[in-house]
Amino acid sequence: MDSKQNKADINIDKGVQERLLDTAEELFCEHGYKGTSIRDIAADAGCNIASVNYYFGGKNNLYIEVWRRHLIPMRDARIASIEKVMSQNQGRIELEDLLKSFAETFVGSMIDPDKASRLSRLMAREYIDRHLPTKIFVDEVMTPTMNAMRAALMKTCPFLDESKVLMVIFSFVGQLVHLVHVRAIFEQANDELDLPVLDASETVEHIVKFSAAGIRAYSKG
Amino acid sequence: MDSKQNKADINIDKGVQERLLDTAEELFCEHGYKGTSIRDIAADAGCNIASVNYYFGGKNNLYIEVWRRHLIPMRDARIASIEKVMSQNQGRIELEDLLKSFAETFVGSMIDPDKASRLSRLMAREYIDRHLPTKIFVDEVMTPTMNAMRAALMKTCPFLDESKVLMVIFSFVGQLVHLVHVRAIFEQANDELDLPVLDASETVEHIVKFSAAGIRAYSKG
DNA sequence: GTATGTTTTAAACTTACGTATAAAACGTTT
DNA sequence: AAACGTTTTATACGTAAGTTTAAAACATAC
Repeated sequence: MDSKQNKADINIDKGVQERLLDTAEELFCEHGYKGTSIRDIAADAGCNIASVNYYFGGKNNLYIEVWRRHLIPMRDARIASIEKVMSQNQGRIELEDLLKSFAETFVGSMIDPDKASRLSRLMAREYIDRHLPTKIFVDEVMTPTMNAMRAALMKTCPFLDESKVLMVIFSFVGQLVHLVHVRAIFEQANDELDLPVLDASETVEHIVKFSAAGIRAYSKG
Repeated sequence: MDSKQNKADINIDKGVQERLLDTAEELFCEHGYKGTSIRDIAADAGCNIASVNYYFGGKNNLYIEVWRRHLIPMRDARIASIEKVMSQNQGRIELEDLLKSFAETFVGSMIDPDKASRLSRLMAREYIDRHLPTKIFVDEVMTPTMNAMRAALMKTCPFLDESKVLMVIFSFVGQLVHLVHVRAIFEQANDELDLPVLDASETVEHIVKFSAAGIRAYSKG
């Protein structure tokens, strides 16, 4: 047992299952489901190919497990960030505060490229190339988040009728998802061609301002 | 030669190259690059597997060619739609007109599910799983479109300073791309679970209104 | 109609992948 | 230390993919 480590950042102390989950998460985010092989995962996790089948019973189950590990926390974090804003200043909530809080939770601490950034990309991928049961994705993430956000928005902006709330959330979330996408492109291409830097926190601030104005456009007529 | 046709909608009159391009475009849009095999394409196009290599020299080149065929027209259509609005009403351009024109060109005639719808999805995919040289994508599509839109916006909204124009376009395009994504999800999942219908033209109208307000938020301070 | 260049075909090749298996190594309990 | 359950390993299997090849089919010109 010579404890060779292909990748330096794999913590050997963690159990094999957790190492597999960590590595799989990283590779799935980076290269997508089809772009990541079990052999790649095993190699980077420093364990045998068969381990994936031994512990998870297949590639697809591993993928689902990677999600399960973060689906609930991610959803809860978003809902919590909404409710935290709603609870303060009893009743008198600034729209910008609500938006900003949600935005920052959504893109995670995308400013420094850590786990939360990857998760956003993983989720953005799932929008197009779904390998998770659609029901899980919609029921466990999209719907609960939408509902929490909808309730908060209707309380904050009484002038919004129900049909418009969904549209407004759509626009807001769309910008956030797009931010994740574009950042990924620029990040990947920053050495082969020079692009204007897209500062994350500055962009979040813009999205909040932009969206607040967009929402208030429905206040009159 | 019994001229069997796996798919009914392949026009046998067209040459093999064009049939391959048409079929490949359809399959790439639907299942992505990795999700589409040369064998699938050849079967649906009604020709031999080797034809792809014979005419295009490989799967990747075929993919690039699928893009090339529409990259320039797509870009030109977008720029033309901008300039068309800019040329009418000499100088007095309504912001909403500019946005609406661009939006409708961007999502194509996504309302009826024809070719333009597929192209939007293909482009949306490319944002996440890139198989086109990034340089081509950025230089031939993103940059020229940005430039045309930026010039038009600065003319229409003199209060916008240059750094904010990019942000504003980012928000606008982000919503449009998101619309394509979400539509794709709903379309794919409409039989296994019931989701609120997202009407395309209605959403475009909303995006225009929402964005116009967001842009005007920068007019004062 | 023979010759020549082009296109189409069927088959093989190579590689990569997900999975399965059986033996070896390990750890714990007795 | 022996027995047992668990984990790890090396290897093999089947399949699917992209690519290549060489012969056949075709078309055109002479």
